[in-house]
Amino acid sequence: MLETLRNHIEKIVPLTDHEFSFVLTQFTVEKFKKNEFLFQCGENVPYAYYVESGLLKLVYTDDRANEHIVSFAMEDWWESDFHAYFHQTPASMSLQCLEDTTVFCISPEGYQQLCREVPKMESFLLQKSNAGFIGAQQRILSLLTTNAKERYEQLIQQYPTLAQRVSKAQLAAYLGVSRETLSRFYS
Amino acid sequence: MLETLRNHIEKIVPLTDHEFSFVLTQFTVEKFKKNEFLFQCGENVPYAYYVESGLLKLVYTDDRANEHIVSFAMEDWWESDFHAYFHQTPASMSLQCLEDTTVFCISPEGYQQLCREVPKMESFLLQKSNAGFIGAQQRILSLLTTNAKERYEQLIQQYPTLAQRVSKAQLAAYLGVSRETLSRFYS
DNA sequence: ATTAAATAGTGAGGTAGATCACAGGGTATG
DNA sequence: CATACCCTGTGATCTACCTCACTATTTAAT
Repeated sequence: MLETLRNHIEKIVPLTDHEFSFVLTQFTVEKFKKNEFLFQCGENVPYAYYVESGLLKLVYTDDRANEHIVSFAMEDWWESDFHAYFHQTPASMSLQCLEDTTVFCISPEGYQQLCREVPKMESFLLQKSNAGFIGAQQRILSLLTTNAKERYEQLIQQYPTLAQRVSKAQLAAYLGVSRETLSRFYS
Repeated sequence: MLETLRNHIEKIVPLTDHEFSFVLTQFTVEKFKKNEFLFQCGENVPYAYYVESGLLKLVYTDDRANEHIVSFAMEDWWESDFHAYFHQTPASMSLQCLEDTTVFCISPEGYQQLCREVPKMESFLLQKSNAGFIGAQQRILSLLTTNAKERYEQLIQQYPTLAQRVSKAQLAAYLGVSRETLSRFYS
């Protein structure tokens, strides 16, 4: 199981056994049941999470109690409310399990420590962050340029497994469309 | 003028004179006139840009020739088509001047070099990238949760100067709303 | 096994915003 | 100074999508 994290990192930077054992000291492992919260809106955000197995949603609930899914996080993805995490402010979103999930957790101090002690990890995190930024910008572009039906088709093409793992209502909340409208797309 | 870049970096990490002079070796300075392109969709993306003065738009043109503005870049901002830049693939967007603009340019090799030779610069770039990611995610949230009028009001509150520097049509292309609809918001 | 609770489909009606068409004012260029 | 072009506002019509209401079906809980 620790190998999952190591393989993930070594896709980008090779690590010595010694380096990896230091990396491990900065992480803890936690398990959550379906529907449990890793943190909730308004709370402190103690960790950033690497998903070893399972599925999470990063979700914002607006004043009319509508849920909007900012991001899903499946195996091999990193997730948190990064604004709240880095600035140590209350979460503006919640992070919740859509399935039973196992995560590696790292505190903001652990993150700094890792960057300071293992420069290779800073390279790794920079590449992850750049990739995350590019992905987010592509999502913005998709929201600007395509209608809901096209976004739905893009999504099932890009993440075919996701559509089978989450309810249509969750997909709709991610796509920015109502459950009912989404339902009419494939009928 | 070189001080602009140094001050920008030193807001996050202090640099010795020696370090900064190495940093400078990785950059070139270029000037562009209003409406000029730094690169166009389909072309190679030679640089990432730090805006010393002026204003840029990162823009995607769809199949019906509608422009969609993924991002503006004012003084002190970094901009490029980062996917194309890092992966050395043809640009999917264009970067164009909305005003006469002076930029610092860094090639992908320069970027790598900088990270390798000056670890502090890697920290700097990681913080910038994280901030960029957080910003992009907030824009996604804004597109998911609010209507065009609310997004317009958010924008003029967050970047009051921007609304005075660009045409309403450009604002509309950024907000994801038609020029005509935007016009009706303040009348 | 029975009840309760999610989940998914569908009709009817309403609304935000798009699109098309046109007109007036500003400003750049010869 | 005149012509051309860009920018902005505004009316009229159209459409993608939302909201509300109801039903059917599957899944979870006692």
